[in-house]
Amino acid sequence: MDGSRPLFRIGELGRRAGVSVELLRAWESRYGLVEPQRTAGGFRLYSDRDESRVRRMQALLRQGLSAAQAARDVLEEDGLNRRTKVVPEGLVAAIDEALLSFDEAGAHDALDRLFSTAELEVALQNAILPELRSIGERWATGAVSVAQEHFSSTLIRGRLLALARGWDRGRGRRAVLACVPGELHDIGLIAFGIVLHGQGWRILYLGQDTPIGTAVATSRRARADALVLVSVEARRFRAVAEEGLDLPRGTTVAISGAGATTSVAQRMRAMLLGPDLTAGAAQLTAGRSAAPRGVRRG
Amino acid sequence: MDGSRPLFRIGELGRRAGVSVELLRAWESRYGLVEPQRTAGGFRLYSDRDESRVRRMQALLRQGLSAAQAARDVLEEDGLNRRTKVVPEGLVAAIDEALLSFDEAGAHDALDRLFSTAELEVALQNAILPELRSIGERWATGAVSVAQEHFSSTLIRGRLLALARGWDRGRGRRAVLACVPGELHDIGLIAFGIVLHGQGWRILYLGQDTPIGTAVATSRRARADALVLVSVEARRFRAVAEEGLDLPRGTTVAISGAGATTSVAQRMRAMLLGPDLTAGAAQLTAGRSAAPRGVRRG
DNA sequence: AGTGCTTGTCAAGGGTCTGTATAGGGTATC
DNA sequence: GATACCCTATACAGACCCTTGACAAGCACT
Repeated sequence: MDGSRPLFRIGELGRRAGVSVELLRAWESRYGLVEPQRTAGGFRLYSDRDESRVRRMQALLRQGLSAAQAARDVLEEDGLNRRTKVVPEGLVAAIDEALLSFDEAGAHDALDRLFSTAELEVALQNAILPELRSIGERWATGAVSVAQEHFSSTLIRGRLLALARGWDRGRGRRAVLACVPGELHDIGLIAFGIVLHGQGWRILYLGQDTPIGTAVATSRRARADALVLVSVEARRFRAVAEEGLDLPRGTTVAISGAGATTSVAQRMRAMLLGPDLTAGAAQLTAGRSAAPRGVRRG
Repeated sequence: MDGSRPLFRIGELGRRAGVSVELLRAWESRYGLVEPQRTAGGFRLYSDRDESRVRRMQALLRQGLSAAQAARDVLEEDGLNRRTKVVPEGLVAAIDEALLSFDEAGAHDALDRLFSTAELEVALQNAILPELRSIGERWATGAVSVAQEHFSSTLIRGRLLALARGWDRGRGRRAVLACVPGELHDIGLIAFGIVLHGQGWRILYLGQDTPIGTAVATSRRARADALVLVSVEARRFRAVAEEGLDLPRGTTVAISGAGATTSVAQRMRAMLLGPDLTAGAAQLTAGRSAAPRGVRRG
């Protein structure tokens, strides 16, 4: 995480950079400008990287930017090159807090930070989806109101749909994505579509509560290589299995979501995709579940 | 949407360009010369592009142009501007065709053209909403499949949510927006929220199928000045009217959508908003309904 | 000369942003 | 255990910004 040995305390940083220690703490707590380690006793320990951020901050302030803006720019400059596989600590909590307090601007800011610091797939898998799941669970226990859940879903759905833009472009294989009838949880499916597109697929998205007949017809019409169905409840898949899916041999059916069980997958002769977005996308790309036999076009 | 990173506040722009902050605000409100973002607290944040527009404006003024003319010229030079009150012919048809043939890229392109040539409110009122209505009608007769309808709704919803971003910023009055229980048609409501924000309101959006209790509680908690409820079916409003809305006197209730009838509005003691987005927003802004008999509280 | 529009400026009343300060208490080191 | 340094939490003041509404000078046109 750190690169350089010499770590120093807040007074030393203040002296070097010519900034009061109070201000250093304020910049940290208000804008997250620096990320010092801590001693066992709780003292901040700064690295050279922190120092350079502070100096850059000062330069931008001299340029006339407001403190909030300057800090944002510093962080962006500093983090732009290194998008990580890790979600920064506290970021999910920040998103959660903003969402639950109906703080639209705060939520967008936190999401901006998320998407600018973590790889897209990591952000989706390790931040967005867990957060939504958590909200769903707390909603079930009454700790989160319907309004909070609705607000959060809409905001995140909007962000994901913006990321999704252009997901049908390209020349890869084509997947039709739909929630089975009665299923309204679409955000995981959108996230999956985004990841799948990242692996070269073209996405045709139908979304919430799609009748099976029209999903099948659309897959045929689009000559889809895969039809991905999701549901959080197994019984909805079973209802679909009853009907059967009349799809050409070239079209793989895959199911996912909490309702996608092994038994249901067998009954539907569908590929079972696990909860990991990237793994699921890879699985679909590879063809059959985990077994050989690639899906070729021919 | 905005490329340039460094953003500065109005005082800084005034200093850089040598223009009073009052004048900057006047140029913005009168001619739309600049389009600053806003902080969560409502402060304007200008980009380099805004600065160059201001400088160009000054140059044209020195040349002897009137302020209005100079601003027009600046916006025109800047390309992509001078949005009209008319939707270009054929554009709605192009959108329709792309949507119905699941052509995501084509639909986005057509929507880009729409939003870059027509004023936002005009685009929403005269293109997006009629198109969605038309799809809905053809769906009812079977001329449009569920898949086509789903695909179109999702794509347009994504675009509108992107436009909505930041609609809670600013310092104006606050409106809570929700579809009544059972109501899933949310796109008109999003469009209304966008227009309302354009008139200075801050939007707290709850969306589809919101239980009345939580909508009311959220309005209270947010100290909303207005609660806007929509439904395409009058019976859903009647169900709400039965329950009654326990809101403080300072909160106006407004209803809209195809289900919002005069009788239901009276029974709910709600302001009735017509189908015109801009007019509806103005009505809400004006306080008591302008045309048909003021709706008073208390 | 009168009327109406344009445009830069101003003020009131109030909110936001940000650097600084304080209280009460802990850590590090000799 | 003395001394210098650091911690969190909270408060605060001044600079800065917000909207609304108004006004007067300048101009065009009657």
